[in-house]
Amino acid sequence: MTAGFDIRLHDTLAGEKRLFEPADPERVSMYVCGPTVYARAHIGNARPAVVFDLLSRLLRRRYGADKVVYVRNFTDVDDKIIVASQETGEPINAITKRYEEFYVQDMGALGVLRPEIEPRATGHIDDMVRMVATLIENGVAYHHVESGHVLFEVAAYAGYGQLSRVKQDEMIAGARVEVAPYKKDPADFVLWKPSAPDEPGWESPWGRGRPGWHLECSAMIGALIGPTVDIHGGGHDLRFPHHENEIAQSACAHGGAPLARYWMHNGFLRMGADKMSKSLGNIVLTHDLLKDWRGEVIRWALLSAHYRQPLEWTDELLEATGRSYERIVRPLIESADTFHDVRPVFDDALVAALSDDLNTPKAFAELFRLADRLRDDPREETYAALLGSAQLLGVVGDALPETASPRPAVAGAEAAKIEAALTEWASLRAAKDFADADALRDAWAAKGVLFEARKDGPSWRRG
RNA sequence: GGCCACGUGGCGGAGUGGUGACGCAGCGGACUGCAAAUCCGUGUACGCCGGUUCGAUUCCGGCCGUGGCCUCCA
Repeated sequence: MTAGFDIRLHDTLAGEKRLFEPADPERVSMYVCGPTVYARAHIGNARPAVVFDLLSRLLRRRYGADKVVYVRNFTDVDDKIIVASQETGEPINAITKRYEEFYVQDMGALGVLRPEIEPRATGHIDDMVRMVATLIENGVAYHHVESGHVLFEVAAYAGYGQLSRVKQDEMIAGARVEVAPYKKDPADFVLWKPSAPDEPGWESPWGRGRPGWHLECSAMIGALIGPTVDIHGGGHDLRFPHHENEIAQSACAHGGAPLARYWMHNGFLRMGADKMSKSLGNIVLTHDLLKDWRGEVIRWALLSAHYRQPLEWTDELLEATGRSYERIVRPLIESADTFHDVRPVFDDALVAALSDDLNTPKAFAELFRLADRLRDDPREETYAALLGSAQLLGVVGDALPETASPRPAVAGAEAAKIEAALTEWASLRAAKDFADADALRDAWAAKGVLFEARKDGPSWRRG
C-alpha cells in the first residue's frame, strides 16, 4: 500500500472517532506523557509506551519516516524522586539517570523505538519559568508571596473542564482535596512551588523553586513542537487533572491556541479484580516479565486488546499469546531460506485495521490469515506481507529470531547442555530404547525444556 | 454523589440492521513407538426490559452489573 490511506482516531475531547488530519503533513507531531524516573516500569506503564509506539510506526508509514516528530518526556523533577533520594541517600541525578536507562532498556525489549525527542523536564526549566511569567502577565496566574507558590487560576479560563467533561462547580463539590491555604480557589493548581535548601530548585522571579508537574508537559510541547501538537497521548487516568490543566495553561499562554488537535488515552491493565498498585503489592515489573517471556510476546499481549479497553493481565494471557507468537514466527523462520531476499511489504488489510483507531485485535486476525495463506500457497508476496505485517506490529524485529520459542533464549552454557541431552535422546530413540529416552525427556520437561521429534530432526523449546 | 467507559461462546477479543471474525482451550481424526509440533474437521454467545423496523446483537429509552477518574498514578 502506498501512502495516502486515511487514519481515524478516537479523540477523547470530541468523544468520537475522527479522521486524522495533521496541521502540517510535512511535520506530524505527537507528544506522550513519559515516566517519572524513580522506579522501574511496571507492565501497566508499558502499555502507553507500546500503544503509542505502534501509532508512531503507523504515522511514519503514512506520512514518511522523516515527517513525524514523536516526543516522549522524562519527568526527572518530582516530589516522589526527592523522597526516594532522601530515603536512600542517593543523589537525585543518579537516581533519575539510572531509571531513565532502565526505562529505555525495558521498553526497547518490547520493541518500542526511541522517540525522535526524549526531553528531560530539568532541561526545560527556562521554558517553564517563561511560561509562568506569561500566565501571570495574562492575568490567569497569581503569585502567593508569603508561601512562594505560583498558582493557575482555574476560574480565569472558561474552557476548563472540557476534556474531562466536568463542570467547575460540580468538580469543586465532589473534590476530596484539602484546600491549601495559599489557593484562591480549591481548583487552582500549582505552577511553581518553593524549594527548601535541601531540595532541588532553580532561581526564578518568585524565588528558588521548582515547577509543578502539569507545567512540564505544556512547556516542553511549546518549546519543542509549538503551541499545538497534533496528537497528545497518555494513560486514561491522566485525563483529569493532568491533561485538563495542560490544556488550560497552554491555551492561556498561547493566545487561546488549542494544545492538541487530537487527545488519545489508553485504558488500564487490571490484575484480576484489582488495579495494579503498590499498596496492593501486585506490581508486575516489565523487567521481571522479560526473564520469562520474549519482549515481543509481552508486546503482543499488551496489544491483544484494543488500546482503549481495559486489559486483564494474567499468566494465561501470556501463555496463549506465546502460542500465537509461535504460530506466526515459526513459518517465517521455516520459509526464510526459500524467500531469503524478500523485502517486507505492508499488507493492506492489516494497515486498514490499524488505521481504524489502532484496531490491533483485528490486525492480529489478519496476521493469522496471512500465515494460513502462506501455508496453503507459499508465495513470495505472501511471505513478504506476513513479514512486513509482523514487523509493523513489532512482534518481529528487523532480524528474525533463532527459534520460534516465546521464551527468551537461554545462555550459552545451558544451551550446550540441552543440545547434548537432545543428541543423546535422539540416539536412544534411534536404538528404540524408549524407556530411557522417555525418562530423559521427562527429566528435562520437569525443568521446563520440552523435547520434540520434528520431521527435520529433534529440537527443544521452553514450555 | 458527579463524569467517563464497558457488558459478545469455556476464556480472550473483533464486527455488523438480515447466512455471528480471529486466537486460546475443548472434542473427533491423520501423523507419531508414545508424545510434542503440524494438518483436517467440529460446537454452545451478543446482561435484562421495552421501543423503532418486514427484521436488532447491531439504532433509541430505561434498568441491572462491572471498571475507571474525581487525590500521586500509564
